[in-house]
Amino acid sequence: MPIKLVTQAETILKEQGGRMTSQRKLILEKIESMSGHPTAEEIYLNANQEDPTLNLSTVYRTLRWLTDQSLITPHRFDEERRQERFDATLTGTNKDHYHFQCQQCKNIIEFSSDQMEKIKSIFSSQTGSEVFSAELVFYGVCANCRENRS
Amino acid sequence: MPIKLVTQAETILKEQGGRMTSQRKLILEKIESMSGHPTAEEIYLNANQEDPTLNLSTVYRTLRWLTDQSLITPHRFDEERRQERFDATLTGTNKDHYHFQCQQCKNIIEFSSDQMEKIKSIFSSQTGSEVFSAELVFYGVCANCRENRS
DNA sequence: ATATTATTGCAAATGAATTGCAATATCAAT
DNA sequence: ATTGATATTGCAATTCATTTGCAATAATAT
Repeated sequence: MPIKLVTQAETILKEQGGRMTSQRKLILEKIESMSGHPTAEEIYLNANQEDPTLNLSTVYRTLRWLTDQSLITPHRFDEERRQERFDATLTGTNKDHYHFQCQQCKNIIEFSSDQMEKIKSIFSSQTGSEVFSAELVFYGVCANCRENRS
Repeated sequence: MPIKLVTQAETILKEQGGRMTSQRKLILEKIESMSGHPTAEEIYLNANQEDPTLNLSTVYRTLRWLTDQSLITPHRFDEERRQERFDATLTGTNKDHYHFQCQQCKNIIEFSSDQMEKIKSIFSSQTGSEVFSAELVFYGVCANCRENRS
């Protein structure tokens, strides 16, 4: 099983002279347990039930820190242009993955693809650019919503 | 050569009982002439030199309308997470295209790929979802910045 | 236990984008 | 050309997600 987010965070904090607080621990646990790709608001609402004194800006600060440490990845999907969603799926360790968002239920499906390397290398050799990362998002209707269509 | 944005807009406006104003015409011309993928602010700054009474909210309203009519496409790129950039490259008519953004000079390169259809169909058949559109962004360093690296 | 200082909660600020409204300008009908 | 109906504008105020300054609090090393 993958290394827990809290463990990874603790290691980095130690290096940086940072501190593991109860708030951080709670937020990290929530991000990990919440399926899908929650927004800051959603994480706050969920964590706040457990610790009612937890503040929204602490959530934002933690999320920003995690992003800077590359422990999570922020995404913006089309429909909800304004708010960020956070992806706790370990980056680096396991293979790159991409996303599909259902335009009806807004659910997100992750997938990977062997073809991507090819697209990258074709682009690189054609333009002389070096590609470090790729973000691919499909939009459409998921199997579930196709069945129960109104 | 492709159909001018102003012409397309005029057709749609006629259908909708809308009006082609001097402001709109100016904004449309600017979007078309500005290379790259300008932000609302950039379009405003540029158009404002020609018509100093033009207001920023008119630019936003026009951009939103054009987006709703699918005449332009909004994008968000990683580095500048908060503001939208607009892509005037005709959608629908010509083939889908994707983007590369240089992390140094922030320039955007457009490209297309035959492989994408394959990725789409593999994903569709694996999940039973229907895919309507795809957004792919590469991040890295462009040829120019690789040479003149500091 | 204590001192140091990273982190929190809170409230205020930011920045991009949107909106309400009175004034203005476009276009169709005369 | 003139007119009238109303779509669109400019302006200011507002929204919404996110960030930030600061005094109070709490985590860690000693």
